Amino acid sequence: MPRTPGQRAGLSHDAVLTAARTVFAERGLEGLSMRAVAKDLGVAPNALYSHVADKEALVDALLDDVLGALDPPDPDAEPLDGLRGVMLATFDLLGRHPDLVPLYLARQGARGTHAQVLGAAMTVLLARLGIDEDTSGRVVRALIVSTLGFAALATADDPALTPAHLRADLEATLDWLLLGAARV
Amino acid sequence: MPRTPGQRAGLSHDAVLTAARTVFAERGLEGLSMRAVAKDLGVAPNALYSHVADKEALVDALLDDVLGALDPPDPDAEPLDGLRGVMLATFDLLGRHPDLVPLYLARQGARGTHAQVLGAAMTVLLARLGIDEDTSGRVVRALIVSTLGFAALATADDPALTPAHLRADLEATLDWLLLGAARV
DNA sequence: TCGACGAATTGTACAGCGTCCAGTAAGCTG
DNA sequence: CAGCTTACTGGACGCTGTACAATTCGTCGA
Repeated sequence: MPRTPGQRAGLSHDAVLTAARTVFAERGLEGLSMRAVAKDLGVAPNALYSHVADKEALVDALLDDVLGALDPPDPDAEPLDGLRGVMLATFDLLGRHPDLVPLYLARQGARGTHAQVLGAAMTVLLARLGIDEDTSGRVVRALIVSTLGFAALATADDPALTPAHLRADLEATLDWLLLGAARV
Repeated sequence: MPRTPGQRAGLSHDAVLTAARTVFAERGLEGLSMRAVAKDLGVAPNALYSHVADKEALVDALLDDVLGALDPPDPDAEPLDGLRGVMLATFDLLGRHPDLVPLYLARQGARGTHAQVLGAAMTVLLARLGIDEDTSGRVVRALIVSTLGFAALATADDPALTPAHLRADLEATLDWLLLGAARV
């Protein structure tokens, strides 16, 4: 349904984001172009720019949106279990969205609200592990890096490197990191 | 100097690679287009395709080329020192080429000859650490993942996260990984 | 109720990209 | 000298993200 100029399609940041999610789900990262998103909304490509600054901003939003599927760890949980749990859940989530892994890696995680919530929850648990505020930030990053990295390995379908194996390796790595960081 | 069709410019895979390196050094990853490389060689863009399959293949070659600056560890060195040494040297190297870090991450390292040489040397050292052939492959990957990951963190110029600090963190992480893997 | 205003959306366009195609000229091999 | 192979050209295709100006709508103040 082409629209004559000025007519409203009722777009919004959320609508654009939803469309982006749809397009991404159907055509993957490669098929995720501004034109494709616009087409999905039945709208001219540039209309998107009223609601989204950039393609990069849109992708950022998409990345954080995906992170919304993650439950932040219970602050009262056993810290080690809680931290291991989030990171493994992240690993599993990324396994369902392999295309996104390089993007997260390039951004070293994400910076949206969901990411911040997760980060804050992790910091609480780290504090309960006796890790001071100064170092907890970098421990969080180290955990994320390892998780993303192992997720990246899991996307390469090397038959000798099954996701299950890598998941176990990640688990061991996380424990080493956490115990090491807590001890210092 | 435009050339009439058929005249030879004397290109070669190496020449293209060298030009790519130049363009990358001067204009960064963003400026590294086939057209730019061709222009640097005084040649039509498509001429490159006689020597290089793809842009991706060219970038792959460039990535491995950069790795050529790395000395493989001495097989007779103390294994832990040797392994730590290569990975830290890699970290330092990546610090000099921040643009490339996401690319290495996306490819989980690299697959060219230089990368293979390094990998083989690392496997030897791991064997001397008592790590069997089956697991050494994945330990190598874990080391690479951590190194690339910390290098990625170092590219984000967060003043609270200096490269020097991250380098130290990486060193600790590597030791945890190696000791943990050797113990099992 | 009317007029003005700002926000939303359009068509058009630009510059750039990677890469394919058909043609041509040079060099090598017989 | 003939013929084949290789290297390169101009041109084009289809795609990308995005800027511009023009248009029309919903809304709000008078």
